[in-house]
Amino acid sequence: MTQLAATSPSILPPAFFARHALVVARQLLGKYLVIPREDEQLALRIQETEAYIGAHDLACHGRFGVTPRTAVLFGPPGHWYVYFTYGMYWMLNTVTGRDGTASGVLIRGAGPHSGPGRLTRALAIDSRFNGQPIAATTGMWIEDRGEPVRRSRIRRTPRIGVDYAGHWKEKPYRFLLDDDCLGRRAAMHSRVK
DNA sequence: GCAGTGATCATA
DNA sequence: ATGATCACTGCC
Repeated sequence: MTQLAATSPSILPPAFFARHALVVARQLLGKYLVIPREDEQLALRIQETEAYIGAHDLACHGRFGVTPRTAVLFGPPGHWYVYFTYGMYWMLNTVTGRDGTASGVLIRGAGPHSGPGRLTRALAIDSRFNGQPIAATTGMWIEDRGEPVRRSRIRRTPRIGVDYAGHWKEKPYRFLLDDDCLGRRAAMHSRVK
């Protein structure tokens, strides 16, 4: 099993997130969500994201201004924004862009987990991460493991579950990575080399 | 197609 | 205090 990485894993710094949400959403594809688990740490390849680009984006939580819930989203980039919805599910987001703007990226799928509610349920992610830095000291971070993502592997669609957002519901702000040899596809076909 | 589930926010 | 809404999921 060759584990020879071209570059050593690097933890994404705050500067990574201090860019437009659309850039961050695209760039997060193929990165690894990492969480310590018992003796080992879990690293899941991010394969689906959505960008929410500011208070003017009628799909974005920030559209009603700063509230107790959205304060984190309006805050500095490089922090987790984790909120509870539908009485059951935690949504995992990164805060992006400039401090004072409501922009973020929802992580909708990583590793074998598809769907933002299933992802957080599987990883036991909840409010304890809300407002925390995206850093190793927090206990949940994102790594670049040096795997390039080909442009042709990326699909864009409108965002899910934002029918209330007027014309913003049609914006292609959802990003999906079609895995080639990693993850679900390989597992599903379970081919022998 | 639609029920479940409860925090959040506006309104009062 | 009340009521509508909701960046979802699972079952019909």
